[in-house]
Amino acid sequence: MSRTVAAPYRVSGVAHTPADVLAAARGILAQHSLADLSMRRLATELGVRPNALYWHFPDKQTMLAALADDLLDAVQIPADGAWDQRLTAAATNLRSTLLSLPDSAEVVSSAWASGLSHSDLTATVAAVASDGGLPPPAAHGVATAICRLTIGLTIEEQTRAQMERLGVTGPSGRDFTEEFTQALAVIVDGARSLAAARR
Amino acid sequence: MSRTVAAPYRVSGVAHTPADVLAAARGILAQHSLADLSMRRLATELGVRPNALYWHFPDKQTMLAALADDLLDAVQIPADGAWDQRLTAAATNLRSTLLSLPDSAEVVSSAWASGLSHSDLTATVAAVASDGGLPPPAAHGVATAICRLTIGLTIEEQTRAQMERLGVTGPSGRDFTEEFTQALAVIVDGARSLAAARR
DNA sequence: ACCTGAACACCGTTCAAGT
DNA sequence: ACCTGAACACCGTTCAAGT
Repeated sequence: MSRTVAAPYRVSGVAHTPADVLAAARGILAQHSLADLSMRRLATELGVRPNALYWHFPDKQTMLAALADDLLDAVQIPADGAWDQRLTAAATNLRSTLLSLPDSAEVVSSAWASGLSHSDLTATVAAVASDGGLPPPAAHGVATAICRLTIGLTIEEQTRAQMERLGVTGPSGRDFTEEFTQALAVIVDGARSLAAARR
Repeated sequence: MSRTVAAPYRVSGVAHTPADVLAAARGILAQHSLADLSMRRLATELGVRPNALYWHFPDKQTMLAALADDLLDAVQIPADGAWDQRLTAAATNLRSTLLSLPDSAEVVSSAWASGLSHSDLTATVAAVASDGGLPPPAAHGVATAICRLTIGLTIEEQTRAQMERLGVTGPSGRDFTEEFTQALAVIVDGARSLAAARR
């Protein structure tokens, strides 16, 4: 005779984990937008009541910060090569990671602002700048400029993309890739010029 | 005999204007926070029903964009002096304008992202960079880097300030002024190095 | 450990109607 | 021109209770 374990309270399937919740949140961003990412909708997507989510995360803000950290942990920061090229590559990788998930730049921005993010991306980028011989404050300045530029410009790009998706606005006529490339080049040039002055 | 004009529908006072609404919105930001700036609360502050606001603005987003434009129009962009010092001054003025009203950096960021802002601050800053002899794409890159840095870092600073105001978090230990100064110096150095290469 | 039921205190926005 | 009344379709979050 086989023993039957006590059936879970939920009708079908296994219990959820925080990772399940984050995966469902990604799904909503991918197929809809940040505006559609409510706790209630997220719960529906998981086949669960809204308040069940509060078992996994204390509040929505914390859940979004965890999502942001997931995203940022996936950004590749090259370990070898010339330091200035590694800086450019880090920024480019951050941007393309963000562009792969709609509205994710906004999520990262909020997470950084709230202080609930545990990602140390800025410090990692600052370490690359340090390899160029920049003193700590300047290296941190470079990292700050690069990260904020990338996040800020990508927020605009993704927001426009959403608006065009909804047909509320026509194409912006802006070349975001060009804007990003130019602005990034200015910052990296600044870093090089500071490094040269140190020699 | 004095003629009495037909009494307005509202009990006391004169009718409101869009400017009145924006002033009340500023008041809520100044004394509370962006989280408290709901259309319903704004209406209450004006002694009016929530839906009355939709006479003055089509929606909340548009109202916030108008508020952002008001703020940005007040930013002084110096017209004479060395171009690199004018760049630094423009960024510093933008930051101090934002810091004078809690959560205003977030408001500006959203307004830019939504495309509802009519401010041409980035173009104005780009014009200063052009005075340094930079070609248009590079000048625009400089302006983008400066504006996004300033907005992004000020969002973090103001969000931390709110959290400390609410006692939900202790002091961050970060020196935002120092971070801003260093990152700005990197960008302006980059601009100078690009200008020098043009000669 | 993980979830439901039920409720609280809110939102933004629309539409017809009032003066 | 500027506002009210009344309603619609939502939010995030809490708490006790279920299994």
